[in-house]
Amino acid sequence: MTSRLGYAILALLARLPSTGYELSARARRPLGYFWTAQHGQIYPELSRLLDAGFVSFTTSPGPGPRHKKVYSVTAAGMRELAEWVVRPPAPARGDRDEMLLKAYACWTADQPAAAALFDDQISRHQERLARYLADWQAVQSRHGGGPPPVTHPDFGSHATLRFGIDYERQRIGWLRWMADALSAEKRLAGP
Amino acid sequence: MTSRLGYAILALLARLPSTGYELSARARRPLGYFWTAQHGQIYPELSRLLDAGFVSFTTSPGPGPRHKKVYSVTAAGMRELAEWVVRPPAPARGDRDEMLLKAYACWTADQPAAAALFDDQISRHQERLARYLADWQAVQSRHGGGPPPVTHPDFGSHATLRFGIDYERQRIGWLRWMADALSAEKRLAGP
DNA sequence: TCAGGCATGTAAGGCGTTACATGATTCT
DNA sequence: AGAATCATGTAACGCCTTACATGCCTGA
Repeated sequence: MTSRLGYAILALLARLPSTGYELSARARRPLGYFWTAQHGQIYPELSRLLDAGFVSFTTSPGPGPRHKKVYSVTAAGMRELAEWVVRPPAPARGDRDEMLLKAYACWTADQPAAAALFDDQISRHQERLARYLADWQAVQSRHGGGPPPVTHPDFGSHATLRFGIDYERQRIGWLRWMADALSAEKRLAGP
Repeated sequence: MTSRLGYAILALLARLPSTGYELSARARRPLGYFWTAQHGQIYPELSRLLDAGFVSFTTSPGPGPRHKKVYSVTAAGMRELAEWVVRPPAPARGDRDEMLLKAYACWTADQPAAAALFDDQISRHQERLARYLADWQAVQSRHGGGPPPVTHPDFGSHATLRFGIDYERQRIGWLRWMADALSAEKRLAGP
């Protein structure tokens, strides 16, 4: 039994052995699209994974006052990860999406300002969508333009990016609809 | 300045004055679809909102050893809420979607078991979708079958439910695609 | 020479969940 | 008689973010 962060770390290390520092950098793209981890949390978790025997490390004389540790997943760690993947997750608790909370309360607010807020969010998500699409292309190009085989690490990236692309498109559509609805009323009340 | 939970509480109270106990019940439907709050967090937050002057309460002799407190939003609280709605949120950090993390690592797992897991999730999301659709219908029926005006509290429910419906449909599509991809490989490798 | 990247760790504090604690009323 | 619901509060614990602390190497 490990925390969810532990499995995120195992999933990263299963692809490529890394130092704690590298993990915090790698936990931005593409894992960071749906999971984050700062180094302040990674180092303690790595030592817990070490105690559990799921990772091991080799030292090399790195920069700074301390030695550098390159971690990799042990056979027991791989087994643990594979079993966790297949275990059904606890039903997700509230997702805490701040824009949804704002939408829930938007009837209390100034309408043009709210319309502007939702409209403004669109560009942010378009940027994200563009990033996902670029990564998606990059992954596919490594496999002759098609999807990677399901036993290849790239399949994980492919699958999560596919979700991200659909999600951002859906969200952009919703944001547009919100912005429209909040400015449409204005027009009807006009001269 | 209040925490995000504070605004969630203000958004609920702006619709209907409630006790802390009622708030924790109301924070399930429909706000709980995207935001949760247990009473263990609500009572301390209510006293903070009280100190800030955003809510007030009237006591009535309730059951149990303590008196019952019905909270409502003050004029200052409504102003605070309306301003917050229009304020752009800090860019969302990692969303911590456990199924995405499992998808990211699914290449390490047993494929038929993983396919079963993703397939199993579909029914959960279909249930959610059905609940959202029912609520959506209920909201619309209160406004002659059409969308509520943007100044009505129901517009908040309408907007968030619309998001939820699109989201669940998108997710069901993705889950199906995952389940297919994870079992298709099996067929190719078959006799 | 100074900024930024590499590299590892600890500590403080916020947010959130679960469990502890109390007790009246109502339904079975 | 016992369980469920209404009702309020506190405490312990876990997870996560941010800040503190150290120090080398490389490039501008």
